[in-house]
Amino acid sequence: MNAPAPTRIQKKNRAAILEAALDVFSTHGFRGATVDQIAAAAGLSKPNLLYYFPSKEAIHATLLERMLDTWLDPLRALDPRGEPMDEVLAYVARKLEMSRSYPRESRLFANEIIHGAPRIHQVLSTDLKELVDKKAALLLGWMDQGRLAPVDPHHLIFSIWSLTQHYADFNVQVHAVLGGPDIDPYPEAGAFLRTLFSRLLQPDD
Amino acid sequence: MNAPAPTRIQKKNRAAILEAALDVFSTHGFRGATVDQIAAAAGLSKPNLLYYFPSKEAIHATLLERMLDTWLDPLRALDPRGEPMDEVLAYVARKLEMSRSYPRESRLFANEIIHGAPRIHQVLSTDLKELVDKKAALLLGWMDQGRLAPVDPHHLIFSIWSLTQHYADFNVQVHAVLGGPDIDPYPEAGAFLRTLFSRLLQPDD
DNA sequence: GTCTATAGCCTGATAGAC
DNA sequence: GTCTATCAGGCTATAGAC
Repeated sequence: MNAPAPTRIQKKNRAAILEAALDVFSTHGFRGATVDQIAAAAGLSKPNLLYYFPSKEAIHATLLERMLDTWLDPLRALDPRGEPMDEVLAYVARKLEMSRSYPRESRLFANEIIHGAPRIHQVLSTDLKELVDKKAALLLGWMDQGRLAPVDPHHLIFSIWSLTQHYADFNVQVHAVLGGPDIDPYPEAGAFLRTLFSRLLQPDD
Repeated sequence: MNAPAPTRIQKKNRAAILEAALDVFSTHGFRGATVDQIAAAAGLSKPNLLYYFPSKEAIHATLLERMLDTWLDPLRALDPRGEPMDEVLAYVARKLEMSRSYPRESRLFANEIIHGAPRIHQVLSTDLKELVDKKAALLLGWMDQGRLAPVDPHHLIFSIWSLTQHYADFNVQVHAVLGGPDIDPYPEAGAFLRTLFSRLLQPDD
């Protein structure tokens, strides 16, 4: 009595819906998005879309859930056996690359968190906290060994998140200030962030 | 034939509405907020609220406009005659203090910008850009004189915005990770940011 | 100036033909 | 599986009594 395996068409339509929904939710927020918009962007009628997902809420939940794991992978990859400075700079680079490649996902999360994280608060205070605490302990160990300059490790992680995601979440402002939609801020952003974290974490000696 | 001067009651009600609207808009976004919510929070009936403002849109516009100036004051205060490092660190401190004291205003802007800044895009690419360019030139001058270590001045300004506003905009996540609503992240955040920008901008010699 | 009542629109979701 | 038609609820805004 298993659910029937999805056909190719079902897979394709579900994928198209999620892709369209990511677009719409990330730019208008949950409440600002309409099912009509998502359906149109996915090339389906509204009732047809609701044949694939039971509700607007369900689409949103699927997106959040599916992305959350991917979103934390760069932090998970921080390797205790690596060279500390290289590890941190690689983490920053991965996170910035995610902002560049997946700005819609970044904005989806930003929206959710700014509005009080009603749907993922639980995960933040359990899974995310656990992961961050573990990696903060690793960073602190490196600092105690004199392999990184000492700073508060939790705030160090916050700073990496905020500095990298800024280029996705506030991308409109970045382009407005830098002078137009054609400018690519990422090369300079990457150089700036490498400098910033090198100088911040370089041990004295 | 001037408009009559507002009575005390009118002033008080308008202020109450704006205060309530800031609360509701900043946590639910424009679309997520309802006039009913705002009216209830302001202690008025819905039609009565719409006697003071012609529309929901008008309340939102008033808030954005009124806040924008205040929001940029800390950057305007960056003083060419001051000591460079002191000036930058003071700017960071002022900006962090604004996140602490006015988190709702910060989230209001964050919402607007994440959603593509439909109502303030013009201001961003004219007034804001002009101000940032001017202050970036000032910073660059200090770097050329060897009074600050060289970095891209525009990205330096972005980094100050993102690092300080993070504690207001993503405050739910910060508290979830640090372990509860009772924790005050600002003292450690302030110390962390002073360290960060000192090490980033301290000239070599 | 403030209320009750309601118009009128939009939106999420369902019914039912094909 | 996909459509047209439509319902029910919630929303902004207005009308009109007081």
